[in-house]
Amino acid sequence: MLEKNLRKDAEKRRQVILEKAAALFAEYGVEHVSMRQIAREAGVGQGTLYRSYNNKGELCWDLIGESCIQNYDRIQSFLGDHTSSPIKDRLETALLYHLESLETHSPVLAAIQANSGGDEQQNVPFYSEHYESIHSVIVQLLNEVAKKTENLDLDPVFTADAIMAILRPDVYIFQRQHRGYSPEEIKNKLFHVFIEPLFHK
Amino acid sequence: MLEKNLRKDAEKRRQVILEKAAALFAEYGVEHVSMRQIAREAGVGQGTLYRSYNNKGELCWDLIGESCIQNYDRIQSFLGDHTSSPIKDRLETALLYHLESLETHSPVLAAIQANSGGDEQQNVPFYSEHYESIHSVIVQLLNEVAKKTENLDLDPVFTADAIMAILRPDVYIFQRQHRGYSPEEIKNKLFHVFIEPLFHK
DNA sequence: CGCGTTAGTGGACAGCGGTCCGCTTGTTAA
DNA sequence: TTAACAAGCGGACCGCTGTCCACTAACGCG
Repeated sequence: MLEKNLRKDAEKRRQVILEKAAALFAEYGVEHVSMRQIAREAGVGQGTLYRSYNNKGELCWDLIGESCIQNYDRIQSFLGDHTSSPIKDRLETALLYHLESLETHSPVLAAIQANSGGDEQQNVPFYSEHYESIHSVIVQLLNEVAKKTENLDLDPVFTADAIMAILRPDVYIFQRQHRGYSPEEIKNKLFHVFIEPLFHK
Repeated sequence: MLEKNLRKDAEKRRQVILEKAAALFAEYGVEHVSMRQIAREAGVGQGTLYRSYNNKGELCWDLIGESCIQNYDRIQSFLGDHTSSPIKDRLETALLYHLESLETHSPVLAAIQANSGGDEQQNVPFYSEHYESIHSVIVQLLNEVAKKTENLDLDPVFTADAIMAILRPDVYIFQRQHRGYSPEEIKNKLFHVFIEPLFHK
């Protein structure tokens, strides 16, 4: 929660928690830092930490959420300013902006993915509002493609699901570290597999 | 491990563990059953359980691994018997057989995905041999497509990664439960997004 | 300033995944 | 049959996520 009406002392503690968490994440890597470590380092009790954040995923979101929302706004702003640009360019730019966010935040986003909600949400790959927002943008753009292209039998929702599946944080990390692709390469491959076929006739 | 040289008493206990685990999974759902519950129900200690299986993922694999391997063999057998069939048919049949395995085993496969290896393997979406095997089949078939089609600039590895990303067990469950697609619909959508564009010219 | 109310605290607790070591039991050779 | 060896055992242990309640401290009002 970026906005909470907390008592002054509680707000101070929340700030200390965030600072210490960010420092620990930077030092050890987000996946190696436990909520206990964060509580200890911040000098607060377990209960206090969990009063601020339901789980590690929420804490992580508090660290990068603003940046992700800004990026989403950037996408929407771009799309709003370029309504007459070719749909292909708009789709590619939206995805490019999202990939930039992934490049910056993928370890923390992976921690959010792995540490949010209960059992039920663990089984929902696109649970987060943020991902749903990006997914929606893609669906809308694909719907536009579908309307403009008569012979193209396009499935916007499933296609967006497929794009979002390969853009999951852990998959992105895999592509970067295991496959050794650069961000530019991933971008080109993504466009090549998903976008270009839509415009080849 | 499907083959272990165990003492008779240990082998008996391993069988009991498997039987009780299968019963608990059937009753409560695999994601809701802990290793402690399994040990209790089987009447063995923690250490004994973990001597048989390093983690829940391994135990789950022991339950369905044979079936998955048989399915893989079925794919290879089909491909071996149909080398002169159109590549599109072979690709589609291989994926269809894999989808059938997913339909049967997705909750347990999702548990394997979520509960295997250490931190490092958690960040590798295609860690399991089984998934690597299917991935390889797809890459090989896509390589054939690439060779036979001159004007098609195909990226077999990334394309296979994308296919495997949408075929992850948790994503499959999401498509079935959240999107409400039938297995037939998922199959059609998968072919539509990934296969048909390869053969449209 | 004092008091009442309630937001906030921390650490004990439960249950989890996983480890490990003193003890037990199965197996084999003499 | 017996003894030696080592595979195998179980439960105490560690650290984790997350919960909860008796206690504390902040805040606002008179």
